[in-house]
Order: sequence, then structure tokens, then C-alpha cells
Amino acid sequence: MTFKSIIDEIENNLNKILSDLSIPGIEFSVEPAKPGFGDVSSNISYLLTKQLKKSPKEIAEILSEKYSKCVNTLVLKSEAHPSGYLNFFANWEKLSQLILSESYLDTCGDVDIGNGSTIVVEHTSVNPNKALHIGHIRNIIIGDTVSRILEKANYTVNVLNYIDDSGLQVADIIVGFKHFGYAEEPPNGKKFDHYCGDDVYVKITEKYEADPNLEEIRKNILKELEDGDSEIAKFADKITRKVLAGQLETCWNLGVTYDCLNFESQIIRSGLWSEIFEKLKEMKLIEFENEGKNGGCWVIRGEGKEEDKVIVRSNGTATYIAKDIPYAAWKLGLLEDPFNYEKYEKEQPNSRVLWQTTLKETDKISKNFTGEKVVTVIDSRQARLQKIITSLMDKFKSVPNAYNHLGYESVTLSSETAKTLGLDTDGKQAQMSGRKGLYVSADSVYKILKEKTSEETKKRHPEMDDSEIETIAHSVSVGTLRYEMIKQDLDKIITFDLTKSLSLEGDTSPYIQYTHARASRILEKSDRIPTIDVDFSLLKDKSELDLIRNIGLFNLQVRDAASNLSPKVIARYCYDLAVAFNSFYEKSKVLDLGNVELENSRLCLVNSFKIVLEKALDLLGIKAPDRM
RNA sequence: GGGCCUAUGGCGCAGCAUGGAUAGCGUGUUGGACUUCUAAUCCAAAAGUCAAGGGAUCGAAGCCCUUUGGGCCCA
Repeated sequence: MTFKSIIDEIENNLNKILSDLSIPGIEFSVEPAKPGFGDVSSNISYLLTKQLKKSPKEIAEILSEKYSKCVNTLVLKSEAHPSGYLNFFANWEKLSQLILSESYLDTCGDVDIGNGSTIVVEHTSVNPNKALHIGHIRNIIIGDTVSRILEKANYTVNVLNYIDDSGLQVADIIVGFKHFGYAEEPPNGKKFDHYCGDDVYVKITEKYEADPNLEEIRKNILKELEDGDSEIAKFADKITRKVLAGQLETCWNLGVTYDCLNFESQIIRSGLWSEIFEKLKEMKLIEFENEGKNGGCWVIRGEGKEEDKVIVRSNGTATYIAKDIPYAAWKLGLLEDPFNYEKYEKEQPNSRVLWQTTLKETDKISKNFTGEKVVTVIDSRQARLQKIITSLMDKFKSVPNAYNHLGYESVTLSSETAKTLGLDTDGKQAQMSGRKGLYVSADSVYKILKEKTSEETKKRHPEMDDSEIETIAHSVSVGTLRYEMIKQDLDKIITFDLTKSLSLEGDTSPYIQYTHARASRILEKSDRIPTIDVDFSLLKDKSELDLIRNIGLFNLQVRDAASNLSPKVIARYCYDLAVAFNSFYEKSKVLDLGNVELENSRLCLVNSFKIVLEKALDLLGIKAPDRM
């Protein structure tokens, strides 16, 4: 039981009072109070003004009076604030005991929203022709964090990465290899994904601009890609898998892992499309256009003023939304699974097994990576397309809201950073572009961070050996990058600046991780093992109670984050928790107090903080070192 | 032409879903705190017509409408 206990108690009592007054159920709030207004507040008085024909203040006074006669275990007293709010003060001795005991359990922070049901989270899904840049990282970190949160909320999560290995971007680099003599081995040991993105892809794009005739070559390559048995398709498969391996290396380094890789080329060859095409016709979700500009096409009717969306062109080829529809239906388990599965050739850094789809019949392993619900993480430029898919899936699946598009705004480059990459934007931010070579790669950002944090750690701990420094610098660098990608709202554009975005102070991951290190040091230096068998009445300082309150809010925050698919909620929670600890740290010493009872109580609190912060940071995929 | 997102101290953001108290935080600026469980820390000060206008409400940063600036998507 956590801080929610006292909220529940108050809610129950207020409901009882309401029914005594024979007022039918109204939806009042009972929430953690703002500082200076007790511990819990309710807006109930405002909502009763019409029925009782009294001012909020008078009502609050009446309710407070009645409340004092209720059965209370966790509430010490209620108070009518002149503003009309009804404020409650906790019996902290009991509440602290509840909260801190709970925090020592493995299940701390668990909530049950999913009820064990399966949910698919698809993220990453980057064309396998280039290295991941900082914009992709936002997608990946959002997806990974949401998966972790959903798991905490009792969903069985299947994480998918969709590999678009048969599109235009892949065709481009194949043109480079096949027609412009780019070596298959990158020069001087460059990572293969970087080589394909920085060198081959960008240069070929330049050549297209110079010579429009090359379009023809690309078109032919594209056609050959669709035919799985062609030489080109086999070659492309080899190249894209090498790029993919480089991309996965970057992801794994950031603590991101997957359950299954789904290859677009296989979806195309599996025949899923024709199956879904028939179904769409049958359900009359698409119509054949006889005349007008879309004459001869199969279209989805736009709603209201929206344009019709062409699904199959008059020449019989499917548009690229046509690839998304069968995949979406497959994710929801609406189609018979045409795939077999095999293990990916490399192991992921944690114990999670990574599978990949295959059409080979040889080693027939069937798996199920579909979900009763689906979350697709794609940036909001795809919102229109995703809306069409969502409404189609709503018609396919009886469960409402089964398919969810989790959109987010893009990452742009600050004008200063764009300038360092050779583009003068006249003070404006710049959209990243893989095609133009205007991007900051994830690997390079990690490398810069790693150097910075290694140096800092070395300065603080000259005695440490290199491998320990390396471990700490890694955790802090990954944390910093992940936290930057997650801490603000999904619909805010992140303007990435190579120097400004890599701060290690203030509202950052190192700040939070540092508080964890402080807590660890206290526990390490004390020669006792913290227990919950302590005198909780000794914890009565404001900073102590504030820290306990924050600890007790963990599961409420997880619930909020999971039900709203809002990873930043957990980021803010970690930060608030760290602030509360730092305030406690300044005001209350823990060791060498000459008072064993008090020391034990505070040790219990410190340990509880450490446990909960670790769990919360784990939801963000951030590791907390014991020293830094 | 149609649609989506966004606007809150100099800069970057939270709060908006579910209207109610004194609009919070970081950074930057100014000043202060390391002989102490680690200063990647803490304390304090200055800094706000919550884009503008209108509406419903006893009450709006939040809800509705209009306009403007910025970003994106479709045509």
C-alpha cells in the first residue's frame, strides 16, 4: 500500500458523507496537495455549491465537521481552507510505515492495467540504408520506455522492429554499389551503417540531382527488389542485413532490445496483401473509382472534406499504405500467420531472445508476436496515414481502440549545429535529412558524451581503474541521451544542439543518477543493513515527509504513464524524487548522529529511496551507478 | 485550398486530459554555502498582461469561437 491508501480512505469517507446527505454520486477529486496545503486536497466543496446553495467555504466547513466523525486511520484531521478546498493532514507515523514497507517489496510500483493481456509495441523501423541519427533515437527511446512502462502495468509486451528493406532508400544504395562501384567493405574500418549512410546514400542522391536519367536505373532496381529470387534482391538482402546489424548495435548499446524483426520484403512476398485486399473489398471499405482523377484506382473514401486515399493505382501497383495495412492487421492477430521464425544471428545484451520472420520452410518454428492491442510509434508526420489505418483496424477488430498510433514531433537541429554540418540556415532550426547528409548520428553523440563523462568521473575519482570509469561513463552517457529524448512532451519539437543538449547539470539524468550515488554511499558507509523494523515517528522533518510522500506516489505515476502512454511522466517523477532526496540530504544527516534509533529510521528511508529510484529509472532504461 | 501540432519569465520546459488556492522547474544573471554521508549538490534574489481578442461560467493558463506567429502533412 502506498500514498494511494490515504487517498482511498478519504474518498470512501467523503462518499459516505455524500450518501448521508443523500447527494447522488458526483466526481470529486482527491489528490496529493500542493505544498503548504496539507497532504491531500479535495475540490468537493466547489462541486456542491449549486445543490447546497452555499459558498465553497461554508460547505468545506460543514464537510470538515462531518469528516471529523468518520473512521480514520491515516488521516489526522481535515481542514476547511478559506478558498473552499478541503485539506487533509496525514497521520505520518502510520502512513510512513505503509509506504516504506511497500517500497521494500519486489512488486513496488506495479499496477494492473493490462490484466496480463498482450500488447505489441512497434518502434525504431528505420530504413536499413544508413546509421541511426538523433531523430531516430527519439522514436527508439519513446518506444522502449513505453514498453517498459506497459510491462510494469501488467501487459505482456511484444516489441517489434519493422525493417523496410525493399523501399526506395534501399534501392538508392544498391544503385551505388552496383552502378557506381562503391566497395562493399567500408574504408578504414568505418562502421558499415555509417558508410552506407554518409558515403553511398548521400553521394548517390547528389548524382540523381545531376543526372535525371539515373531515375530509370533506380526504377529497375526497385522492380527487381520486389522479386525475391533476383540476384539484386539477394544482394540487397545481404547489404541491408549488414546495415541492420550496425543499427541494432547502436540500439543495444542504449539498452534497447526487441522481440522480433519483421521484414517488409517478406510481408510483400507472403501474400498477406492479396488476402487483406479481398477482405477490404468484401467489407466494402475500399471502392473502385470509375472516373475522375482517381479513375481506375481502388480508394478509401476520405471522411468529411478529406481527400480519398488511393490504395491501388490504375496500373495495378499498390501504394505504400498498402504495405502498412496487412502489417497492421497481422500485428493485431487478424490474419493467419504466414511466417516462420528463426533466431537472429547475434544475441542481445540482456537475456531477451531476438527472433526474426522468415519464409523458409526448413526450420519450422511458429511463434506469436501479435497482440490484442497495438502501439505503433511513428512520428506525427505520418499522422494522416496512421489515422486511416486506425479507422480501418477499428472496423476489422471488435475491440475498440485496439490500434494506437503513438505520434511525436520530430527532432530538428539548431542553427548553430546545422552550421557545423555546413548548412547556413539564417538562424532558423533545420530539419534533419539523411538524404542530404544533414544529421547528427546517435553513435557520435554517444561518443561525445562518453568522453565528457569519462573525464568528469576521472577527475572525481583518480583512484578508480579504467573499467570502472568506463562502466560509470557508459551509464551516465546513455542516461543523459535517453532522458533528453523523453523528458518533454511528445508533441514538442526537440531542437538538438551539439553543445547545449549535452548538459550534465540541472534537470538531467546525471543529476538524478548522482542522488542515487549519494544514497548508495550513505548505505555503504553505515555498517548496518537497513530494515523496516524502525521507529517511524522519528521521521517528522518536512524534508523527510516530503521524500516519503514522493516515494509513495510511484505506483500512481506508473498508472498515469501507462494509461496515457506518456513516458515523460516517469521522467518527471524521477526528477521530483531526486529533488526531494537532495533537499533531505542537505537538511538531515544520517550517519554519526549519536542516536541509533534515528539513524536506523533514516537509513530505512534512504534505502527505500534508493530502491524506488532504481525501479523508476529502470522504466526509463537508465542504470544508476553506486558511485559517480 | 484542406488537415494536424504548437505559443507560459532572456532561453528551454512543466501544469491543460478532470476549470477552483500563492502559475512551478531547469538554464542564464546576481549573491551565498565545501574541515561535514561526494558541490554532477544546496540556499537566496531579480525576472510572468500564460500569443491577441471575444464567449459560456460564481470562477480560465486550462473549455468554446476568431485572429496572428512558428512547425509539419496532404493537394
